[in-house]
Amino acid sequence: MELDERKITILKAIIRSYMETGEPVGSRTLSKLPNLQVSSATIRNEMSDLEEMGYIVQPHTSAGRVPTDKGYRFYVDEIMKEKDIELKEKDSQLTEYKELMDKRVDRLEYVLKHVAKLLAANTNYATMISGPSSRRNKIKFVQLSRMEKNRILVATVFEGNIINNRIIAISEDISEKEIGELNMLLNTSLTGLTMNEINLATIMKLRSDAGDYSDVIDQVLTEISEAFTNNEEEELEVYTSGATNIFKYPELTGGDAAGMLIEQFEKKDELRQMLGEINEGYAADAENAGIRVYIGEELPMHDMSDCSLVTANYDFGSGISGTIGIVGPKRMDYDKVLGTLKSVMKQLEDTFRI
Amino acid sequence: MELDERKITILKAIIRSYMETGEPVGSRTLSKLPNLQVSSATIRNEMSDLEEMGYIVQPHTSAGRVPTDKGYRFYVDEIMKEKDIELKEKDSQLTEYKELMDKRVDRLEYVLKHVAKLLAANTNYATMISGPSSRRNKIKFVQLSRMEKNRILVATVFEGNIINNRIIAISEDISEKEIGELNMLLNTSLTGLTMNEINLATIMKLRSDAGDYSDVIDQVLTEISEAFTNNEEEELEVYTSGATNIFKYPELTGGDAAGMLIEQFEKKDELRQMLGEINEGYAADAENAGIRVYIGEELPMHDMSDCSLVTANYDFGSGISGTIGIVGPKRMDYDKVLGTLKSVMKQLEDTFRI
DNA sequence: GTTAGCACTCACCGTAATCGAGTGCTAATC
DNA sequence: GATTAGCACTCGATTACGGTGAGTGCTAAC
Repeated sequence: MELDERKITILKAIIRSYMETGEPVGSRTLSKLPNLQVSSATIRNEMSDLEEMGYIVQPHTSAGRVPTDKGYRFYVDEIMKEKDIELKEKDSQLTEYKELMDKRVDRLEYVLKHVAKLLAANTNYATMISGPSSRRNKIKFVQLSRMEKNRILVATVFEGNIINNRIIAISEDISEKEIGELNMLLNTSLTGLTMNEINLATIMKLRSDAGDYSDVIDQVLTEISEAFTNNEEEELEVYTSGATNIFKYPELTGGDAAGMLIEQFEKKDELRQMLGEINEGYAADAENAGIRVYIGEELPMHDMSDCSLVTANYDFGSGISGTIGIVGPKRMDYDKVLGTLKSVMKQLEDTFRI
Repeated sequence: MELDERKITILKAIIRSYMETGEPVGSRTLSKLPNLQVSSATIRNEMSDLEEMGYIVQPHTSAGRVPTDKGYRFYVDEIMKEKDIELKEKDSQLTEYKELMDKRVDRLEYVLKHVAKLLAANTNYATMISGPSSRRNKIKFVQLSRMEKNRILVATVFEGNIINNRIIAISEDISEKEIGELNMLLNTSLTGLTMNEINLATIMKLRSDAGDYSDVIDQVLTEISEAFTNNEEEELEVYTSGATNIFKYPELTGGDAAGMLIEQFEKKDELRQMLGEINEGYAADAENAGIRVYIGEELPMHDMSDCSLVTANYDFGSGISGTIGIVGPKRMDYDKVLGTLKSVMKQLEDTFRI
């Protein structure tokens, strides 16, 4: 059987109606729509066909129809096909984001956190953003400064102005002048390198150049390496916001489902991993960049199969990339979410791309 | 009427039983307890008295009794009276905390975040910790470093090794040597000062000493001032953990109450303010340090009047202080919470007190 | 191919009946 | 006077049940 014009109209109408109300939609309701000038009986026949084809389903006999994952998938693909969703330049929310970003270009972290909040507030869904992955990121600048007699502050700045501080304790007495020399040494050796590019040869050269202070160099390198990996595993935050929005959608909060979902949102580790995998996916398949939609069972996280997830990837070059995700009920307003996400991504990339 | 021995035994038994089950407790249940060798009728009489005195209440006629806020208050005071709850040195959880703290003395933030997590996991309640307030904190060290041609990294370290970084853009060309001089100047002028102590005289002196670079000084001071206040308003985090634990207590999740509560936990602003006020309270009344318990209506946050809050204050000197709070149902296991909190506080203070 | 009509299904709602844990009271007992 | 046994009573929780209505599928007429 084919999806003819009328079937498509009906399917879309069902989905849209279900999006609004969250209630199964019946044939009579549809027959009253202006763009469907046929009787309810006709619609019933069409619905029967749609059900057979797997786009919709009845929760129980004698109830209206509800879209299946396949139905949503069709709808989303249809939306995505409508090429570039026009970016309304005057959109108030867009300027809202823009202001936020102009404010503090040097604090990506800060901006991401607030973007999560704004997205949650604007869409009424839950949002999550993974902070920039930096394992492939380059060192821009290293600075040792003596804080106290035998404590040194190691500040490492990565591309994208991601700053990491460590404090190390040293045993030797070291003069300001020598610290200056070590700084010079470190910067000439390390600037522009990624974690993987700091190899044994580099390290050996550094140590021999440092002379008496080779063990200070060791400590500094340890801290820098931790700065790399720790970013990855510990401090690579996932910013979430609006998790409580799910309480607005009764179909997600039946029974103890609400608890389960909110709990998912507290498991930052798993979220981070999930977003990380999605991010990898984007990297592997560059042409398919942009926005992706995962519906129900398609979700990488099994416990959330009653939800949909819309993701977008940011990549500012130099290995600074991450993922934004918006989670809502399957009947989320894909149109709005896709539009909002698109404009936010544009804004982010314009501001931060190196 | 007086609270005689037997009434106290019964009251405690009611509270303990209610803590375990969350169900109203009846006279027959109590009569079966080993330390109450009287008939249910006798207990009924006593319960009637206790109700009259306001320690317990019936949710409805013909139901068992449930402790009132006053009842809990009595119970908690009773526990607190049992002076120092013995710190079991060999307690596995204590070593767990200790390991955590030894690991990274220089990252208070990191430790606090993980303490929140551990507390939530160990107690099964929700925890929140306010990061150290620093408005009254002293500058320990300031360091300018040139990152790029006209970008300077301003690293400010406060007492307690709280590090704050800013990046400023400068128009003038400035040599390494001159940056070194500015560093010297800034450190001699600012080290040891709090926000309020940086007055006009200090600023004027700095500017005149800086000569041609007085506007760099201006920028640096702006950033430092923001570092102070921003710590206070933006980045002064509240770390929460285990919010979903509340789903384990049905009496908190009836209706949409669960949503409300979880929402409270997402409002970091309000939590921070609440913890801040509590912290102020501790400061104002030093002798009453230690642990406090807020029951039901006593809570500073009105929407949480079905809960209890146990708080403890940490103060490491130099104005670095904050508050830890544990939120649970009124029938929370006060004994355990008080003990756990006490040992954690001790550990924290031992490790961090300056 | 479309529509009107009709019998049928089934979640939902409100009411009634039942059940049982728990109380308060009274009278007997220690 | 304190304690206890016994009993009537209360009231939330659970189950049972009939009515209602939205919605379907099918058939026959248009």
